[in-house]
Amino acid sequence: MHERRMRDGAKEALVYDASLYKHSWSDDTDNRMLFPVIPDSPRNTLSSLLSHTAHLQALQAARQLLLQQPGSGLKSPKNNDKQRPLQVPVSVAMMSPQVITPQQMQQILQQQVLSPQQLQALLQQQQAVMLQQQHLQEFYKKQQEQLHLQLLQQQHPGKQAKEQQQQQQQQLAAQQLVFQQQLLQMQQLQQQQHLLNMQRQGLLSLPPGPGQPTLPGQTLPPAGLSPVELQQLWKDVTGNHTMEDNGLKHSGLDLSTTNNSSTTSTNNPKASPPITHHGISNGQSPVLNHQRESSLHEETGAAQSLYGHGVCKWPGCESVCDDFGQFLKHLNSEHALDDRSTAQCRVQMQVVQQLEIQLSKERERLQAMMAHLHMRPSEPKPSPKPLNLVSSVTMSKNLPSVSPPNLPQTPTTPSAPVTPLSQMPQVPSVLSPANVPSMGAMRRRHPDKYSMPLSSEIAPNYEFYKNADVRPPFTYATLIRQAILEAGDMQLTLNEIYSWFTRTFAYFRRNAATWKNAVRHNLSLHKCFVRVENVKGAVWTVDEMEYQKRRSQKITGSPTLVKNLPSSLGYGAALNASLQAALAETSLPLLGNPGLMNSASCMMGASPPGLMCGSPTGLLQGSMHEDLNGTLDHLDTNGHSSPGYSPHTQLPPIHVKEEPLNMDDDDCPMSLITTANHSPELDEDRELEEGNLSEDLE
DNA sequence: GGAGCCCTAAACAGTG
DNA sequence: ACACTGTTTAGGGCTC
Repeated sequence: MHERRMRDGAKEALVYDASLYKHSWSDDTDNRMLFPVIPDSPRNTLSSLLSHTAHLQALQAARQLLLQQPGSGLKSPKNNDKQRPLQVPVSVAMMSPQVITPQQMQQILQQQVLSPQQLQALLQQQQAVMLQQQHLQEFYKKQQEQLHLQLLQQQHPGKQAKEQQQQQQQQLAAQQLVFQQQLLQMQQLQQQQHLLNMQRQGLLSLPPGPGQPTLPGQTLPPAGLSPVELQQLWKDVTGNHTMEDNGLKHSGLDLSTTNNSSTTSTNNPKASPPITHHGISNGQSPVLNHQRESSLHEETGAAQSLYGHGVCKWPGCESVCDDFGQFLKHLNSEHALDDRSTAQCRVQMQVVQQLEIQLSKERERLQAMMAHLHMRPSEPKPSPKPLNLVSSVTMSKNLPSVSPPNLPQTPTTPSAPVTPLSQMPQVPSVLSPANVPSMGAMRRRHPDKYSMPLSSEIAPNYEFYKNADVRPPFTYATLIRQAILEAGDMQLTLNEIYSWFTRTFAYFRRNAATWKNAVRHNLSLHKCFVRVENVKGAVWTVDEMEYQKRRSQKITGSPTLVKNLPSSLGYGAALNASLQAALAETSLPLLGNPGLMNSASCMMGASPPGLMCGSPTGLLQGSMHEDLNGTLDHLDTNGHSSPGYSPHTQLPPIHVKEEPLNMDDDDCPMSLITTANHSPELDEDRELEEGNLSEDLE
């Protein structure tokens, strides 16, 4: 329950490296998906039958190819998984989107290309596709019947009738085009969602910018465009002919390929607009509500996604098109809205769904792995990563609800985002009573020399400590100070401190006698806590100078920090000492946060105290700012202390305490003056500043 | 092994 | 007398 405990917590906290997940993901053979072949609709045409025959031939050829490659990874599952792709059979399947018969599947299985699970998934996909195709057929039948009826009803002689008939046909074609586009949208949307899901899981890092790789689903056609406009747009497209592979077969063939396509740079980033993350926030694509002005580019992109390297990327097509215009013609003619095209779209949707299922499975696996690993906290921890399992946003939102009504701004909020997981004492999600050390067992110390401020530690875990019966890894002094600082007027009665403890930490809802005694003991023992007689009674405040002095003294590894202690120097030096102490304490945890590394390294360097590299906002983030502002705000332009942390209601009698520290008492009166004069305006400024910081960090 | 820090426990005094 | 508050001392665990 002290700062060492906090380090203990860091020691015990299980850090999950996202790279591990990524690694396991990319190495997992199960991730490799078999592209589901497309069954023909019951309304098979002669061409479909021919195509089916071709498909069988292709399968046979693929099988022979497999048999002729005894050394290939395809036949040897013991080989490296990375060298065991399924591209060959899947590609063969893609050659002709037909049904794979059970016999063929058995053949593939015998060749150890597919696992039984994959086969089962494939069969399920086929069944689903069949059902969907039946629905599609019904839809088309109804559509055609409706059109036919309309034509019959509107049979008028003469030119007018013909024109109307033509109009009707155009309307139908337009409707079909819309339907086709919607199918594509659904397909692309699902792929995009899949990408986002992966990204959420930390599997993919998708740096924004022109170099960002894309998948076909990333360019979404608008739904609000009329068919005529769509066609016109397609005609107007002149653009880029070197596009990203449509990814259809890739994503369907091999999940790792999909992954790679998202993590490596694309050949033509220009033709692949970056993912827009705003669309899937609520699980529904904004495409459906898209404005027309933004539709041109996206519509073009949709077509572009099906065209790459002079080849039509429609599944199973691969027709050579010299230019994009020819490709568009080919697309409209060969891949118009018919049974086959819609079925292929459906299949692609199935592919995406299957990938999503796979993702969910992998996610579950990750959860299990995390839970399992956390059951053994004694194991060496991976390197710290700024991966917070407790949402800082949630924490920030939760703070006001649990804070007293007179605390409009809690100082913990701005520091939340800088908390590395390595400093987290426990992982809330897998907390169990067995992992919660007893009161006495918590006193193991972490080898770290420095501790980090409470606020930045507790803020991200606010909800956790509030609900979990886990002893917070902070000293009583730190907690008391935090409680007082969170108070609007920087003062609390003993009872209010008690309340803060019980309110903030579930752990302190029991063994009241013990920890309350400890609180009283700490309040009396430490000079940084100043008792102030108030009208209502005695309240406790924090002498920030003393607090920083204490912390500075604990820093034994940095003589430059200790030598500037206020006891030996003036107020300016006191500020410097506080600054340096706070810097030393706060910058260390920042090292775990790559985003703050620059600031941390800069502050850890030889820069003079108070001189910050970069903008102050960027440096005095979060806890550091909070730790420092207590000192900064107390100093006026002359370097003297100005009111900041002492009660401002009454001029109280102050009890001077002699803390068992070998400190020069010369500065004690100063600190008392500091605490005796308090300006609420400064508090407000401080809170405002912290609020701004909090907003900046969000 | 000693120093220092922290926690826990307890004794004691003052106050309402 | 009791509860609460505040101070002080003592002892033990832990880390450096």
